[in-house]
Amino acid sequence: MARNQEQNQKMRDLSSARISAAALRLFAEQGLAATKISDIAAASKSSQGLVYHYFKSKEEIFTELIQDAFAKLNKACLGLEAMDLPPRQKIELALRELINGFSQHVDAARMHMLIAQATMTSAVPKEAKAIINKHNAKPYEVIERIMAAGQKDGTIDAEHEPDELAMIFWTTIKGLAMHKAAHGKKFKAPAPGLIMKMFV
Amino acid sequence: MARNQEQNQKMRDLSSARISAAALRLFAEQGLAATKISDIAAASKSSQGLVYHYFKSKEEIFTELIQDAFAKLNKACLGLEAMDLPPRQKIELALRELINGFSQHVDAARMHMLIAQATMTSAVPKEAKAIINKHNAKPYEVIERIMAAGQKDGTIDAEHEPDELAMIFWTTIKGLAMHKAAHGKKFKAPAPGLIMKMFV
DNA sequence: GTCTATATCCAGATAGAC
DNA sequence: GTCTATCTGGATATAGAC
Repeated sequence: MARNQEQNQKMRDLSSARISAAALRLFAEQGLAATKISDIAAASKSSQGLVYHYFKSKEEIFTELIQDAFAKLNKACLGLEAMDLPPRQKIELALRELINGFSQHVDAARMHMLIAQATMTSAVPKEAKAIINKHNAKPYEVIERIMAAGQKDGTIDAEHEPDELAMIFWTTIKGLAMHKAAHGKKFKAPAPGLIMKMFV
Repeated sequence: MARNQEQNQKMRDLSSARISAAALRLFAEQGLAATKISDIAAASKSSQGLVYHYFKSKEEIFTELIQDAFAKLNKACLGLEAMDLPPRQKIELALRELINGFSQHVDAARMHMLIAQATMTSAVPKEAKAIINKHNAKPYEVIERIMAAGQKDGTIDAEHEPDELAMIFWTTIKGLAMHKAAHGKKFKAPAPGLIMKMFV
């Protein structure tokens, strides 16, 4: 989040929110470049002019969505880390929440897609790139710290380095988010316990 | 592959190959829509006109690359399945080969990216979509069959269904390919044994 | 605040010279 | 076979009415 009050106000506005939501879906499904302003207008049942009334450009919509996505993800990560729970249970909880999250709430999967897209491709506005560079490592670092703590108390496998475990944790999650995006309703969520086997 | 002789001949042509290679890199890095013909021309050190001399359209380049990517992937999968090796060792071999493949040969990671992209997004030419619909399930099915065989001989964990194991196998690989694409040289390949823990 | 109409620009694709 | 110059269409963005 981390936006100022006017912007928050604006976000709360119904039309603006409809446009953002439509844009999120379309960007996740087609990518930034393939999504036309006219698509966003149509999907949000508003005119093209209205889209430009709320946003300066297509890039601005994208950048705001990226900002929101990272804000939510970071908040969830730091919340997880602050919980009063043994490390291993934190990892289990995170896996459950993430997998349930994007199995049940489409927008959750879309956010992961957006982040994945924006991280991978060079074809994103430089403002978005800046946000990515600033925040992308954080989720990895949180999981890495939890993994390290788990190795210390003996509940997480110590054969591999914490950073390797964190990397495989997030790449697996992103791979699943992609699969969900590709298969939609037909997506059958894997048992969190299956993924957990890598870490114990 | 599965292309006729003239096309093969054409592909062998140096200019054409340069263009294809440049396009593969750009499509993988930026996606289809964000890649301009002028980018491809510049990256392949040829003129825009030459690109159109060899290809009818941007979509055609993309579609041919998708076709090649699936052909190579399918061939590798079927080759794996036909090997005279116990199931579990086939899985181990596949993981090693895949991870080494895209750690060492950038183009291998790019192909996975291309397939991932084309599978996820709806913004691809319909000819490419047709190829995807026809071939995308095959790698999953091959791995599923090997997993099932491994469960039968007791070397693969039988707690989860073979299709779930196959799904997590490929989503993990795709997640890693994305990570490689995002981090390039800085990518540190995970130990295949770490992923293998899910399956034993 | 929301729409329609329009200007501008840029990428895809073509024509034709060398 | 390769290039430069050009046409055309469509997407971004703006202007101004309601």
